[in-house]
Amino acid sequence: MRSTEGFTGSVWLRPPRARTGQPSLSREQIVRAAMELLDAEGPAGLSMRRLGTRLGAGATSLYWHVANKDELLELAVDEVLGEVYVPEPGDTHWRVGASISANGMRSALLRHPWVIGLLGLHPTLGPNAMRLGERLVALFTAAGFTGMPLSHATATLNAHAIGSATSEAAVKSALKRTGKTWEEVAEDVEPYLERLAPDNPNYEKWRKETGPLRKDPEQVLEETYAFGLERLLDGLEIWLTRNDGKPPPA
Amino acid sequence: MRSTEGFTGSVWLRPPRARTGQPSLSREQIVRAAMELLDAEGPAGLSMRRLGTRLGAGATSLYWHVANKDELLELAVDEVLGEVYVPEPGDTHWRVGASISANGMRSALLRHPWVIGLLGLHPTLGPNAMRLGERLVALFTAAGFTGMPLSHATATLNAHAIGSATSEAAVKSALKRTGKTWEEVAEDVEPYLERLAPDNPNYEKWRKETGPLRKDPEQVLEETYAFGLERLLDGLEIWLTRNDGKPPPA
DNA sequence: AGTAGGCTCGAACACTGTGCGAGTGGCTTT
DNA sequence: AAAGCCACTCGCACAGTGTTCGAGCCTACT
Repeated sequence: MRSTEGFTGSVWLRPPRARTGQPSLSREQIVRAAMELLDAEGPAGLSMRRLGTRLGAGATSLYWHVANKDELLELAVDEVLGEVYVPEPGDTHWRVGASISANGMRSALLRHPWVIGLLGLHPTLGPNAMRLGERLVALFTAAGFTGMPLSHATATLNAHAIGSATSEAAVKSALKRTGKTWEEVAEDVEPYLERLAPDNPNYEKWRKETGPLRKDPEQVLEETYAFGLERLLDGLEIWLTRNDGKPPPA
Repeated sequence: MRSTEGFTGSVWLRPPRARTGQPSLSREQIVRAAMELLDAEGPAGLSMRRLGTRLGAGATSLYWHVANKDELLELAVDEVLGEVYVPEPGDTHWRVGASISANGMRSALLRHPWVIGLLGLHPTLGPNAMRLGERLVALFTAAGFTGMPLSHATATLNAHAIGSATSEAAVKSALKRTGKTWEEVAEDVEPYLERLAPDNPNYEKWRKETGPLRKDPEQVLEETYAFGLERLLDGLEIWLTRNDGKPPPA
């Protein structure tokens, strides 16, 4: 039973295994251990054999609880989505609620950067993904959205978090991998930029005017994310006041 | 010479190999063939051995032109970014230009979905990525942005394309993998949703009201992307008129 | 007491990325 | 013309991968 056989074979749609006896392994345990390995060493650090030994079990024992590695990763992704908190509609203004959700999504992805590379592989419809959807629908319904625009709005909010986190993860991983400080990296890249300068006049002009990269990238990256989020929420808000949440008559 | 050694060891920063004689392989050729394999069969379809035989060469010959597989993938990613067209500032209103850029990014990513999983690994600073940055700076400068907000705006635009493409790629890949039609998949998922219904009252209410999923997902996905893009551009535009492009005094 | 079946696991298969060292052919230098 | 350099190709080998298969154990029910 391979999870790639189709939606019907997807982890989520398949009934769970009947359980009796005192098994020494459990799916939750396996997923948790996998996440620890992934967090600590990235995607390359997770192999079924290493995961097995880490759990004091044979590598192939895992295959009783999990169809294959792909499916294990799907489970792990959903687990990460479970870390995202979405406020109740009544608790805050919807803008604040949306910010909190997006912030939560972003930081969950940055806490577990290996998820980012997996998001494009399968649509995530695990229980935690569903719960996240449910609560976003609640939030945006209360805000006044309905129908397709509601769905668009929630999807766009997530897209912003995912897209931002992707870029952030890229530079963070480079910094971590090289072990260099931001200043050292900037020094390394400088000559390359100088060489390409003739081809990039506008970029160079901007770079000169904005001054040398001073702030540490973590801060800049967060600022970029926050700026984009505000713009997006502004855009959603004016759409809301203009359309009152209903799809245009078109 | 491993590319993971740091920025200094990155493909882009390292001087190209001196070339003489009549080599039968070239870096461009290798990258192109790799992209064909990736497009046709996804990330799993690319192995150094298969790539070698496809080029009529030994697998290890590739290592003369490319430090390792990681670096080959970096080159391929930049190549994909080369497919994105960004209009000249004078040619259109900046909103149109920004839309065209984002559309181009989105479709490039959807044409080569394997890129999506790679974007979070290394910051892409290949020549094509640089050119893309250059032209976005030109576009947004002409629109009236300056300083950090300019950089934030371009980054956010890309983030929207990337985040949207990620979700789109996820469902497209599932459809392709299963070979099922959208209706069949919906039927498969239905009982699962019913089972979870008690936990997702708001989502269920929305689902009932919006009606059964009728349109094909490609269209819905594109609509979602377009809706989000409009909202984002609205948000950028009102920021621009309010702040005149300059960072707040703060 | 006997049997079913949930669960573990070792051996094996086909495959992966990559280091190493030997080999080959054309260019430059003597 | 001879010699040598060196860009380039490639076969072998190593350590590791995901996954299948079949044998076995141990518990729980008949």
